[in-house]
Amino acid sequence: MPDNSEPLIKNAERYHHGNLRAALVEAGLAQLREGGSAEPSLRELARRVGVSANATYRHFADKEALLTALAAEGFRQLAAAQLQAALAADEPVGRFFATGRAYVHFAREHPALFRLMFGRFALANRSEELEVSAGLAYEGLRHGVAAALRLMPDSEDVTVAAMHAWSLVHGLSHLILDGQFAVLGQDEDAMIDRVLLQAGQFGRQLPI
Amino acid sequence: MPDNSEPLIKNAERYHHGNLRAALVEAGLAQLREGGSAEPSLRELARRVGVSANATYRHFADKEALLTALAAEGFRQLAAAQLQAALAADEPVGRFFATGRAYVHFAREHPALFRLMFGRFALANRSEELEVSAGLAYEGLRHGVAAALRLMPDSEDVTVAAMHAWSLVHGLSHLILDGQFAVLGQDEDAMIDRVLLQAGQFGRQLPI
DNA sequence: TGTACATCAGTGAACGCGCGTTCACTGATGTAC
DNA sequence: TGTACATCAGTGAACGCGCGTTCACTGATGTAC
Repeated sequence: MPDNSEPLIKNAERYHHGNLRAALVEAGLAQLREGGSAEPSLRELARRVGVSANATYRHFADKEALLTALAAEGFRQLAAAQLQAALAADEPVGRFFATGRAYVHFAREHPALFRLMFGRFALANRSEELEVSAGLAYEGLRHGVAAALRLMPDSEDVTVAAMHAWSLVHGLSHLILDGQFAVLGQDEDAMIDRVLLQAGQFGRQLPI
Repeated sequence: MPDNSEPLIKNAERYHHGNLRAALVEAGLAQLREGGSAEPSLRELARRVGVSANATYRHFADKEALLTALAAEGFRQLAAAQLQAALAADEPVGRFFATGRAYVHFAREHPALFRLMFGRFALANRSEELEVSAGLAYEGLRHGVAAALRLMPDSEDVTVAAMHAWSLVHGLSHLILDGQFAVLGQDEDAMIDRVLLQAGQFGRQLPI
């Protein structure tokens, strides 16, 4: 019969010693995966790792810093997923389309993380870590646009086209997470492709 | 010298009697306008109106119901703004574009309300009021698309085109609120138009 | 090899806070006869 | 016109909650000599 007054698993077995920071981020990702769309609490993550709430302050200045680290990890994973998708395609336009699909796919697979990322992202005081992670993803986007359009990567046309493409996948992701896409029927993947490819269908008739 | 133990303005002067419900929604809109992006608290809104927190329970089942009523009011205002914009233009394609601009404009003017609207919107258990308000806006969108494309309003092509346009303006709105559009320079309005009109520029070259 | 000391990562108890919600109530207003 | 009663919109105090954060601390590890 287990003794409830002591944890069954010692702390040292729960996470690599000296790596509580990483363990808390890991716990945050797990919490976001399981716990609905509510923002994880500092105490909850400490509980998950099996450590006192107080111990988190060794590694993060405050709760905000912890959540921002989580968001930064999200941007890193998003960039990785997009890179992988791009590498699987074999010419610039196809690669660009693949990264767009990967973006929407990522949002659908990690809805709570996606929301947290852009929740933190909105704040004026982003951490340096977050700035770097998000900047990486944005540079990848610009590069893809420039390659597909055969333009200089730092031209203003690329900026406009990048914002357009980003807006499209970003809005589609949000609306899907909000449940608005449910009306579109069973085969969501195919419908997503149709929505993204809209420009090819009606581009000459519709201004938007 | 005012007596702090009594409110300077009597409750009856703060809101039309028998209309505390509307006064609370009004206070919520004001709070969202002034108070940053944090979700208003029930007690805060009661305080604003000059009424005990408890009094809100005469008009709303709980906090959730109050916030949902706020979101519904937001959707009503959005639909009104879009209708007004459409009426100012004079042919179907131009009208459609005008409603898209109005959407982005609304988000920029009411950032916190916009976030709240789509925060509540995401929840599975929408109130009937919210459903009606949001449905109204969506039907307006479909109608605009159908008119611009000269298609039957309930065809699947209209659904796809509507989702595309909605995704575009929705994502652009969010990214602007998140501060990502700041890199695009001074004349935001002109840049927004360029991003929205992207399809006309590169539509034949880019799939997205 | 042993000793003295600094550093570091954690503990456990406690604090104050604002919150949503519930309780029993009060006083004004409307209605039936 | 007066009386009895029900209804309704509000009050004020209180509850319990989980939260982020702070405090003083402990015990293990590393280092200088």
